[in-house]
Amino acid sequence: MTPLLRKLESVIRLDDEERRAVLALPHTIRQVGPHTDVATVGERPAHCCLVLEGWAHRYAYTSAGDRQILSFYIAGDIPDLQHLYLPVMDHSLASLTACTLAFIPHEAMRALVVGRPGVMAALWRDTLVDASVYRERIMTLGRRQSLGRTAHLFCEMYMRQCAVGLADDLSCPLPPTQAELADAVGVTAVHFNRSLRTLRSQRRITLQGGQLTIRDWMGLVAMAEFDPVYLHFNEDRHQSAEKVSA
Amino acid sequence: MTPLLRKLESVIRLDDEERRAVLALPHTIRQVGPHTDVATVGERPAHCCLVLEGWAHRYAYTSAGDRQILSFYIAGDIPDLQHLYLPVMDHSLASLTACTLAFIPHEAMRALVVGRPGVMAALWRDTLVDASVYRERIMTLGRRQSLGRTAHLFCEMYMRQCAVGLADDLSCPLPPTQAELADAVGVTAVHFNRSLRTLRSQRRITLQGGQLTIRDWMGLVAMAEFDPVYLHFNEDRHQSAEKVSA
DNA sequence: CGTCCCTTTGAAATCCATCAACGCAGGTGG
DNA sequence: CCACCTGCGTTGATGGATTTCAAAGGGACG
Repeated sequence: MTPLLRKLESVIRLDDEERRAVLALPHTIRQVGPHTDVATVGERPAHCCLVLEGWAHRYAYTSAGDRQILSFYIAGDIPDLQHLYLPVMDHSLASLTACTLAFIPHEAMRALVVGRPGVMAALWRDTLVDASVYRERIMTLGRRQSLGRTAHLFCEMYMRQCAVGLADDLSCPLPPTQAELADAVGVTAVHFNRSLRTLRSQRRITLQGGQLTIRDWMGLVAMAEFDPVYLHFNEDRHQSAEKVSA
Repeated sequence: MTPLLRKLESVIRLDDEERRAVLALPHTIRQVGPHTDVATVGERPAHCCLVLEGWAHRYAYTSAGDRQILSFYIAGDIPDLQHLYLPVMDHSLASLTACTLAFIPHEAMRALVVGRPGVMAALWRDTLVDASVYRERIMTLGRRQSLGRTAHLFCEMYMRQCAVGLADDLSCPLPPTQAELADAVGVTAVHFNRSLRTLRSQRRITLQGGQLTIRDWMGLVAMAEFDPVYLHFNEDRHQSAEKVSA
């Protein structure tokens, strides 16, 4: 549970008792292969899932068979924390790459927050940041076209990985296939590929072998109209975000 | 604070002490005219806002000057509850029609949830339903075209108003202008108007004078692929939702 | 060496945006 | 009372962005 502790403490300082309570959470660790469902739409999960390693994603299909990927999750994320108080899954959750996941019973989580305002605030806040990311995605899908959407996704996934130490200098893993990235930004795989081609020819990024390298951060930020405020990093982190964009 | 109490009790039964605490919340009531900003992007609000009457909305502009409306809020909604734990506004909040709003200091809200797991759960859950609505909007913007998006918005706003007793039999207020509805579903006002024309000619709805009337609920639900699960009504309400769709 | 998945490219069709214009109702001031 | 203005809704014509359909290349892996 150390990753969970790290996540919580990145937002709010916990006292010793709180720290002990988090570390004492019952949990089971599970390795899952790539593209394995963890919870599917309609289910009533009894556990929260914490990503320790690898990428996961939340998705749904329209009746016409088109997939929309609602979000990607990386190490440290708790993709289904919301189901602590929302009994039924409204979409499906699955691994993307091979993953190491920790499962914590809902009961234990609910007991953890009662009487511990600091832990409650940190967890509640986590679900609120999640919602903020969704709002930004709505902006992107509603009002930007393919090139801007693509650039925005790259900026976001780079910054999120920066924040948890998974990115090197202007380079980070990006394991989803083009078809998956396309389903996240709401275009076809064919058209996503064309946008990618444009970004490459403009020398803003390279993307190969699941590794994204940003060659022109300012240019990418500009064409995405990317403003990291919506990620709600805490003060320290926000400053480092500024530094990157400067 | 009776509307807030009603809202909370629609989700979770509160005991007498909790009920008294909610009713004792300090607050100020304010009337605002149509299209009046309540909080703008970048601000650090010190109050939560509860809509008592009228419509409000959350919006942002791209640098090109295109507006995206992220959500509409109706009586009983708490549009900025999230800022209890997310200090800075990531978008702007404004009235749409003339509104009656109640403002409750953040401090009082935070004090309310500490030691009252029932109230905390109800409020947290409210922010989670909000996020679920955002997810559904992402599905709609990413994978449905104009006609489906329009139908989906109509279904959603009708059901949400049903849930709080603001809708008559298959008819409800819909005060936003076509330009505002268009900015919510991510198309131009011109194109929204054309979709509307199609829906009217198919005899699925009528819309005039800010009043929406659904003439073919099943048809509208089908073309929107609307499934109210994402609204996470509680059991009783969910059943009434089923009844409507039957 | 072949197969499968992923990526890439081309051409045609469709959806939607853009530009332009008009009608209509309500309000306002002369 | 009427002329004028403004905001909102509506329609037509054109161009651009994206989808769809189709096909081919490349790399990993059995």
